[in-house]
Amino acid sequence: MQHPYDVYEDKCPTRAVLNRIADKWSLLVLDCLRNEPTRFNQLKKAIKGVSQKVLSQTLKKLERDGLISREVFPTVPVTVEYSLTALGATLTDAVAALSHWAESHMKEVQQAQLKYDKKYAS
Amino acid sequence: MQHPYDVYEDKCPTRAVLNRIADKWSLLVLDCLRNEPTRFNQLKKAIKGVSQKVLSQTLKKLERDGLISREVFPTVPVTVEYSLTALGATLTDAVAALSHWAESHMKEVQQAQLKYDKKYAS
DNA sequence: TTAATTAAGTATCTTTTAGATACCTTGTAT
DNA sequence: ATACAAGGTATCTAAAAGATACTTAATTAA
Repeated sequence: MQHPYDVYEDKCPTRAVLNRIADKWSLLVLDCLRNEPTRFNQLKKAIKGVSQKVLSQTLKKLERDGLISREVFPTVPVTVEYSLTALGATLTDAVAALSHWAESHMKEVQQAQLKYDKKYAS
Repeated sequence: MQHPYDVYEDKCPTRAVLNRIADKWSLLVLDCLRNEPTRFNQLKKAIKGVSQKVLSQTLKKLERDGLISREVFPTVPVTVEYSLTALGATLTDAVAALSHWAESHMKEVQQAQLKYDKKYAS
């Protein structure tokens, strides 16, 4: 077999990885870093509505999984730049596809929601 | 502009949609339905580790968003079949790409985790 | 005739996770 | 002395996930 992994298996480590990358904040971070290295506060500003805590956690997990790297510059105040690793770069197309799908199919989703809510109106 | 939506905006409805599709269980369900309509308990069996409650909630949300449809057959006991809608089918490639990425890059992720944990060992 | 079984769920309770807010540190400019 | 900036942590609350038990209604097995 090509690889021994299967996301349908409960205990397979790919489950944890899928859980990491199939996450709203992770996707937005990876998409942000697609073009250029970005600082913490730039990310926080670009990804509207993310709290510092969740952004910080998300970045740590992505770094641990080897998808992004963190570089500290001894400026004053210190600046910290996040960028995609080579591994992370292999994921950007898939990530962009999801964001793009959401944007380009929003209308159809909203119509479906209206229809559903009318059908099951209490 | 092509469409007025932007996932980077906090209040944009695409955020909610991204949150729905960028979800471990949603991705696995959509991937399962890629080939053929599937019954509730078949999904539960295929997607190892999902609880009935979470599966039920996930299916309802996907149905509300128009990505899957639910058909009840008056057998005894009743059977319920879920299948992809046309809209859902436009998402399957993107979904499969994420699952496939997790499986094919698992080794690199694990190596990165080892390296990270050694670096930041307490 | 009283279980036991099946499909497709709901109800309930506990544990995680997310979200909001406040606070910390270090150096520099006012 | 005070305020600000960057890049976070700490703390508390609210929402979501996960585990487990229960439900319904017909059907077969004991």
